[in-house]
Amino acid sequence: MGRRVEPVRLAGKNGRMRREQPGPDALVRSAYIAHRHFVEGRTRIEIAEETGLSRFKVGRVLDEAVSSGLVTFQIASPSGIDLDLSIKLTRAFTLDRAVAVNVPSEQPEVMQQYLGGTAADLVTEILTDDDVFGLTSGRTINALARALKTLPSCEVVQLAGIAGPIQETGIETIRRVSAIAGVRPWTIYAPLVASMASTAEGLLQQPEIRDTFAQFARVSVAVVAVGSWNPADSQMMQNPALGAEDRDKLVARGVRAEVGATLVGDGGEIIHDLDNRCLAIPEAQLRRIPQVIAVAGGAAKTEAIRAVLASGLVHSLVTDAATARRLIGA
Amino acid sequence: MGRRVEPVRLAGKNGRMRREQPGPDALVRSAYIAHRHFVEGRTRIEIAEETGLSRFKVGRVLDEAVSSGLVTFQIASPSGIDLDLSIKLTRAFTLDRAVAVNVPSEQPEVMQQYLGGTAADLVTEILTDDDVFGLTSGRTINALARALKTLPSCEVVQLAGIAGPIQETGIETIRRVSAIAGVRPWTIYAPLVASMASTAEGLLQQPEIRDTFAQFARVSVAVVAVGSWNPADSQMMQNPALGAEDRDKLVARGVRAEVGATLVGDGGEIIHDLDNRCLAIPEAQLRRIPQVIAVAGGAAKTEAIRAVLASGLVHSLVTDAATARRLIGA
DNA sequence: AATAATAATGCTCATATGAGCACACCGATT
DNA sequence: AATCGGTGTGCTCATATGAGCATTATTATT
Repeated sequence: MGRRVEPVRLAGKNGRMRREQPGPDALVRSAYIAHRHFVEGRTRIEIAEETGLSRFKVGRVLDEAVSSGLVTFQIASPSGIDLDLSIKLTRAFTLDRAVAVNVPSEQPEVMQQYLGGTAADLVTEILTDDDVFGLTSGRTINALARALKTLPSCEVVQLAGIAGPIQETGIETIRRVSAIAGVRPWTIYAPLVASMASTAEGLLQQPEIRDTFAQFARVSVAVVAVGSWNPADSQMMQNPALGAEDRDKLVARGVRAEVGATLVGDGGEIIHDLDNRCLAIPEAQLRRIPQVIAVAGGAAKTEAIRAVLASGLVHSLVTDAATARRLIGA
Repeated sequence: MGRRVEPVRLAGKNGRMRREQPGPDALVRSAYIAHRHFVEGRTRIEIAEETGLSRFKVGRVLDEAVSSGLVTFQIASPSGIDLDLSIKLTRAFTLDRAVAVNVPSEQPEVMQQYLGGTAADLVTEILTDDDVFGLTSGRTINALARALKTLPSCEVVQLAGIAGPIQETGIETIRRVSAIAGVRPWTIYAPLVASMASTAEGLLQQPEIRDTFAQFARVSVAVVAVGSWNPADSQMMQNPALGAEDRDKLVARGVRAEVGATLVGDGGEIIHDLDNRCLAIPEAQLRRIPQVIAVAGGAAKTEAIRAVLASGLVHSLVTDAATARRLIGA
């Protein structure tokens, strides 16, 4: 083969080629070299010996092929994760981890199914025997529990009281998770919000609840839901113990989102007005957990998520691709 | 620790996985590393420092990302050249160059337009002032001439007499090319085939024709058309000087294709029966040209092209993508 | 519990690669 | 002619990388 293995002229007309497009020969030659290197894994030196070019020339052809866009790198996930968005999200908010999940529909149930499933995969992946796993309650967290198949035998701690109706977000979430882990769960048999501070104080005296609260300091990995107060998409907010008056007052105070029972304003500031009526991990202890993963998605929650990310309460995020785009882009 | 019998352990202490599918975290992490390396061009060591991994680990993640298909290399041409096919074609027939052109239609005129255009780009690219450029005639070569915009000032030599009707494949092809090169052309004012050997011999005595024939030895780059004799798609074959009797006899002899006036059989063997009635570069001299580029395409010519490639008469090929696929046998 | 089998990690050292430089070449300009 | 600027080339040398190996961590088996 190699009939002309002499110094190749990539430029036509004795190098009189200016900023023109490469001709067919240069194109095919570049493509061949790129294929040989990137796809077949040959070294530049091997290609140089084959083609009779210098290794420097091969390197330059390769660089040019990449920078001109002749060669592009496609990073595509076989699973339903948008890797590119995930990376952008990680960077945009300086997160430990971010996962943007492709969901087939924006319907809440479908969304919860997918986010919960992915979050389940995520915690299955990162939890170890030595971890202490904390969870809040909520529909998405419930979907997570249902999607869990296996888990290391780590302890499981409920981080917050029950936010919504019992049948939806029951204690069974924690029970299921701890059953999979094969350990006894630390539960909180109480509502997330009490009507009066005195009630909350009373509940906190209960031995079981105190025991659970005592575990908060040991939690190493937590998964938390995010509720939106404006627009309203939060089980905590809809809790009957919270009167319309309280709600309005808090929204007027700038509450945009909640994590557990920690209320977050638009800029990420924490609003403590309701603290003494809540049964959940306090902000200070939440911040001490090394890895807090928020799981939330949907258009309505976009700004709530943004607020939570600004608060620095969470280190990681699992959300849907559309919401990821909204968070990053416009 | 943990003496209890666990169900199924998927993850080890440090989140290590067995031969399971990577979880979302590993996936995003790999994607991030791959992005940083391939797209952003960071070295493995830089990425190692950023991420806290060892450079070996980064290398392994990268290898795994490539071999698992997470990262794919896409080599796509902005122009109408199918680079992948071109490479396969080059390899399958051990060619110097091969270009597979995407054509919007299989119609002969459209095909000629595209092949001629690409061939024009190709010769514009590879010719230098010191080359001597040889051409046969034919409709595709004519399209090449029309598509030519610039050319080094190299000499232009007509390699074969006129194959078809004057109006279609006239001498003007050569005239146009040489005009662009800015030099005097070496022409052959004569038909490709004569009715009788004596006529051909007589024409060969003509000073102008002898002068042109004398240039054959100097030709360094040639572009040739390919005609198909079975199925019939060749202007030479349809030349009136070739009687039906001659045609049938030659086809019966196994002629499958022609290059200039060199007849080629199925296995690539040369059939010399008609040599003494033709006015064209002889096989021996054609073989001495360092770079002979065949330009031909279309379903009907597939087997003719295959025969010509087998003959070793040409070093390079410009064809349409569909024909390239047929030739490769994919 | 002990031990084998397996997998993952980081090391050494030889090799491959990149950055910058000097040179050659071409075309344009004085 | 002479010179200049631009471009393409291959060199040197410091750095990055790969192959193979020893070590450790983890899982499976006795």
